[in-house]
Amino acid sequence: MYTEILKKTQLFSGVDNDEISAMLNCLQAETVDYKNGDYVFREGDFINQITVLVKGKLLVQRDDFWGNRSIVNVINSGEMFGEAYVAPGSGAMLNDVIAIEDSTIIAFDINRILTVCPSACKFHTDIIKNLLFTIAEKNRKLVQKIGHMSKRSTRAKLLSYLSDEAKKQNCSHFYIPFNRQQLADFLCVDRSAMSNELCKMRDEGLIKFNRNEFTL
Amino acid sequence: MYTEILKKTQLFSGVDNDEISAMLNCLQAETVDYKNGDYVFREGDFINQITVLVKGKLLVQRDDFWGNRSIVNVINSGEMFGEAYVAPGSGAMLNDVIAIEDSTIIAFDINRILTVCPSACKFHTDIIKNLLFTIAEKNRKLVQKIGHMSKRSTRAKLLSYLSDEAKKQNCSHFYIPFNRQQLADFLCVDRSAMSNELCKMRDEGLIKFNRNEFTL
DNA sequence: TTTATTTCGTTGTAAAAACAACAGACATAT
DNA sequence: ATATGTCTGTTGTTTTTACAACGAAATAAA
Repeated sequence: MYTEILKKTQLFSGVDNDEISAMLNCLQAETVDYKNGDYVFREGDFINQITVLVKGKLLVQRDDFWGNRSIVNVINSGEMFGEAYVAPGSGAMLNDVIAIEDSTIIAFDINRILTVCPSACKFHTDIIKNLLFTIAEKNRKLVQKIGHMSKRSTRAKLLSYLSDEAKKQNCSHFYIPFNRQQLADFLCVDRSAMSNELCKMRDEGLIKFNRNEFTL
Repeated sequence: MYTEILKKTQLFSGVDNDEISAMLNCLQAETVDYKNGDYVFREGDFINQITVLVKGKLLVQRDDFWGNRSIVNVINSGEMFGEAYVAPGSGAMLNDVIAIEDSTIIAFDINRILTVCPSACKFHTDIIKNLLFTIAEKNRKLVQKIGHMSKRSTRAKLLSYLSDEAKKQNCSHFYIPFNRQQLADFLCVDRSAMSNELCKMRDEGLIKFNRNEFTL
């Protein structure tokens, strides 16, 4: 049914079409539909599933102790979620997950995934690898982001980020995948203040840039 | 040799002493000693191992494009590291890891861990589970931390954190595991400014606290 | 082409944070 | 008991940021 979409996800990368259908069975995957506005998870839920969104769009949001709501994340078709809560000691989910379009998910019991079945589907260990790699990759990006965000001033945040990009692309001349507003959101600073700081750095001869093209 | 220490790590939790020795063999674990000041990893290294520190202390540090050094993390005995780089597409390591005491590590090839051996050690799948859970757990904590740090003002960061703790402990009266300096470091703000903000919030009747004891 | 729309830089002002410096409370060691 | 060190709160000053508002340039749409 959704094998074409699953095939393109990181979790099933490298797995044949035929195998996917077979595995959905083996893993006792559960397909669930949600109407726009439905809750997929509620804060306080205990989950032991990882989930792939195969249709629609979800919002991860969070209300604090005083009821102030904030948007944590948007999940698009093909993306996996819930993977951070697979560990037994994770405790209850701290966010609400809400469908903001008519959506469909496929949920996998984490224990089924981690326990290689007796019939031992050919690609089962690949799935485990994919899962681990996906989480590890996300982890690495989070650590880098924290590295930038932890800097006190906007300038230091920018230098941290730009330095990283230059090193990653191994060249002092490089392109960033953000426009100004996106970069500001990523670094959690005000756009105009950031733009201002960028221009100051340019005037001081520290960097050069044009749109998303930078030279250190 | 180091089975007692390994036994206490998250990676080997639930595995018997005897089994650990057997597995070190099966996994072809490699034990390496470092003198104080030695490099364990260098920026630019490509690694495909996860590593447990069994003796000593390591520093994760990073130089930016202009040579400014910053300390990313401290690794203590029993802790695992390198796990974020296990995915094939992770690219080169972006940090230096340096021994700041005489240290000993045990390194495991990630492919050996993820490929269940023919002789199928009894606890091999447990290790995989432990590995996944450890990374997932770290992931969850990073996401939460970013949630707090992403708030613009010190007050908002504090409220985000305190609200989380209250929800986690399911009680508006709770203790935090930090002193003021540690909390400030965690939220990446200035200690005195934070202390000041806490007191303002107290004076406004928003919160009560005494040392690390808080009431919302 | 002309008209929207988005993106980016710029400015001034008000608010907030960093920083430095110090004093009181508390605990620990001598 | 005294001294030492750590932790916390407090204050004033300086620096930085957020915010709002606007115009120019670039892009997309009509």
